[in-house]
Amino acid sequence: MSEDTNKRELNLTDQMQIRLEKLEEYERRNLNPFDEVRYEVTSDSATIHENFEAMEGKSVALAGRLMSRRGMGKASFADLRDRSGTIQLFVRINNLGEAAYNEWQSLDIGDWIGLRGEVMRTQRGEVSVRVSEYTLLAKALRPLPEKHHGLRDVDTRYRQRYLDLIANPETLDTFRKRSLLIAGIRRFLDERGFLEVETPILNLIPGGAAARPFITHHNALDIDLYLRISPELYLKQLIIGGMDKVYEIGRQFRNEGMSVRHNPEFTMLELYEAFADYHDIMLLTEEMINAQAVALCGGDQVKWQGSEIDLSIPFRRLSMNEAIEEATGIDFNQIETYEEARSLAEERELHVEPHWMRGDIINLFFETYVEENLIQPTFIYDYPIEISPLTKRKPGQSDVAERFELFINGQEIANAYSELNDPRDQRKRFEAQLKKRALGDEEAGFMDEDYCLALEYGLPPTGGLGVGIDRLTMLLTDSDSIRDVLLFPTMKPRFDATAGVE
RNA sequence: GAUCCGUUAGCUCAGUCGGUAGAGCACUUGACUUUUAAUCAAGGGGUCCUGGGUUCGAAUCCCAGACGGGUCACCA
Repeated sequence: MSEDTNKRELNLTDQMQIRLEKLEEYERRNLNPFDEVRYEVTSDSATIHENFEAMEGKSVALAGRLMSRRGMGKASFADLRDRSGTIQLFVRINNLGEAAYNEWQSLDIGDWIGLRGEVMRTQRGEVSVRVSEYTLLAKALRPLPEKHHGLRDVDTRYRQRYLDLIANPETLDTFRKRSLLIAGIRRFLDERGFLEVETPILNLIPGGAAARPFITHHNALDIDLYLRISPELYLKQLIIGGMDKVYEIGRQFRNEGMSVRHNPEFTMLELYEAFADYHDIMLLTEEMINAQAVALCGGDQVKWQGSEIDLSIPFRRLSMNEAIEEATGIDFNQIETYEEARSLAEERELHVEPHWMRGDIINLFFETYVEENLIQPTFIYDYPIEISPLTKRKPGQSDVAERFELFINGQEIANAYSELNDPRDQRKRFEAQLKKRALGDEEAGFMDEDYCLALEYGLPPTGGLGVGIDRLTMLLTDSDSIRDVLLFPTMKPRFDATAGVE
């Protein structure tokens, strides 16, 4: 036994000490609960509640966690939590026998048990199971959080999510909804002929977005690799390869600040459809989001942090220039040069980065004066070409990209465009990104020769879409922090002198 | 990164002006054969986040740090 273990034993609380002694007593009698390997379950709490009339008097076998106990001497009650909900257990010395009943008294809240018994209703009308035999399946050595107030400590809720799930039913509900959302999106896309694919997370060149990447290292190849910031360039290569409609739901990694809306790893849906443009993708996007809201929230009117969000189709549509003009009175169609744009920004004391161009300043105006006010779902379309290096130019307007983003609650939820497919133009755009990088923009893109090569074989006209799944989950679960929709959000290490001793 | 707030029993939280560390739930012991926040009686349990400082005396005041949360900056 290591010193570490001894130290931890000295730190045992009284409650843990008592539970440990009970466990050791089981072991002495060759009844170690951790030797149990399976338990045959024939029903669950929800089934019994829903079908009580038919099941009354029938024998059932259940398994779950003991959540509370009410002892009455020679009879007692307990609540069992299983996969489907909670059911009351009624235990009497007459049914169990004296020895087994005394042993039952030594069970602790948090223990896992399997049991057989008869479905019944108590005098007070509570649907219950009269236990005739039971087996301890696992001992909980630590007590659970308090039953009325649940677990409030945010730090503990994030670091020990299992406690949050046990103690706070609304947390379980949020993650159930997240799971259903992702399943619903898959079904929606599969029904429309999309193929789900997987592309590399370890990238030689981090492409498809403007973001700082994580760097890692492959030992055998002795090369640095980047964790992907977007699957875009791979997915478009699959369109080139003839997979007309593809999507990927996966984790992306961006080495940037953390906030109530940003986690270093987050989940994105990206899809690409050949022979479609951004107008088609707009229709698909609103239909997909509307369908998920109806499925998860029972309708297209959704409450989020006190405001009513109207997700009925169609969503509002506004060009970026219209949106800026509406908010500021400035029509950037009339502002043709970088110098004019910059002086407009300076008049308003907005900070302009040295590597910025006219389009970056238009984007700055949008982000400063428009973005946070887009509470109801709004498609903002037609973006400056300089901040859209992978997007097709709008015919007849060489400085405008066929791109839209969807905003809800002032947050970007989706980003989409008609994909740039001219390999000559793409190469120029990459070169422009390299210039930005040289001027100090750490988020600017790299030249991707493999992608340029692929484009030279011909990418058909294609529409592409990215959707932030975490943010969409926040919207549909009324969560105000991304950490509340991530089972295990990124956290700093907790200081612990006994950790990492090995 | 800047700034504000928080950290006290297993959990949820009080803690006044700087003067012996508190409650509810949970736990232990006893009573109780239909309770459901069961009840009744008695009891045990503390690195007051960490390290310094001031003071006769610090959970409390001061400084530094850790972790968490909010806001701003960056970003999706």
